[in-house]
Amino acid sequence: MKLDRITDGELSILQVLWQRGEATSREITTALHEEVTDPKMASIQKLIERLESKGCVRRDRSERAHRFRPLVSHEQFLRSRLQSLADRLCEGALVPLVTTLLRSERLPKKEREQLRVLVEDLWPSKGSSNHTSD
Amino acid sequence: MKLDRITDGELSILQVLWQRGEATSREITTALHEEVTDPKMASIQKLIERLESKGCVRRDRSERAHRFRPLVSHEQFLRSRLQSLADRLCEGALVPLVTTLLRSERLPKKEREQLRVLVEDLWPSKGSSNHTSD
DNA sequence: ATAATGACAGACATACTGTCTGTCATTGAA
DNA sequence: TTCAATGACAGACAGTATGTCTGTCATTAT
Repeated sequence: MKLDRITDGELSILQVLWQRGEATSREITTALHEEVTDPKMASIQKLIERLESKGCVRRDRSERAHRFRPLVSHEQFLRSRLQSLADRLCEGALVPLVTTLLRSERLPKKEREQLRVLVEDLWPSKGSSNHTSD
Repeated sequence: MKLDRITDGELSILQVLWQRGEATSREITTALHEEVTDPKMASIQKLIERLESKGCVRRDRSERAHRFRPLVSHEQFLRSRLQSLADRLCEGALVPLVTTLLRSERLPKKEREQLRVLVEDLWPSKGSSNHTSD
């Protein structure tokens, strides 16, 4: 599965598939364009075709209008991109990457709180249980 | 400053500048290639030129061999890339991005622990303070 | 003076990317 | 059956990106 070279256009299609679980080329075209024309249908199909050749999409040919499903999850994809970033900029380690993220700029208070809640949910072993207080 | 469209070749040059603080085109070429030839020098200069036009590099012409310095820091660059990822995959919010990362099961236990320590360092609001036990 | 060096402009081959045209087979309606 | 609509598919296409290379010029050191 080649997640490296997914283009923006291809990603748009994956987004639709992630959102719907599965779709036909017409449904994807409808989701991404105001008007559905023959050229636009063909463009979408070309992008799907390339996604398929990259192993990111499965094609179900049982009906006339093929149905497509994602073979990579949103989370998988995000992780792959994060790992690529880490490989190129942090010698492959994800921790320095997040460190940079968390340290560099003060996050909005709301996001801070969300993160803190998240961390406590993941590691609740520290004597506190009421993470609704500030 | 256009950080979006930095190519891999341009990034290689930035890496050298981040590492050294400043460098001439010859120094960069030496750092990136086994052998320094005229074409390779020219290629490096072309990449520098493009980096300059994107506002990522400053050129000091006071000497014959110009000296180049990065105008964007490693951290700035990393953050920009992370934000791009968030914009495309997490509706612009960085928290879901970190959430995905932290929840991922493939994250080695050691890295999880490092992250937990980091978060507690940043937000030690809760009763625990003994994260030096590792 | 001469050679070496570096900046610079420009050409270039290659690949990528999204779009579009045209052809064919299948389907459903008249 | 005949016809129009639909969708899959192959291929062409323009525009762009990207790294490389050639050639020219000015400056510097020998």
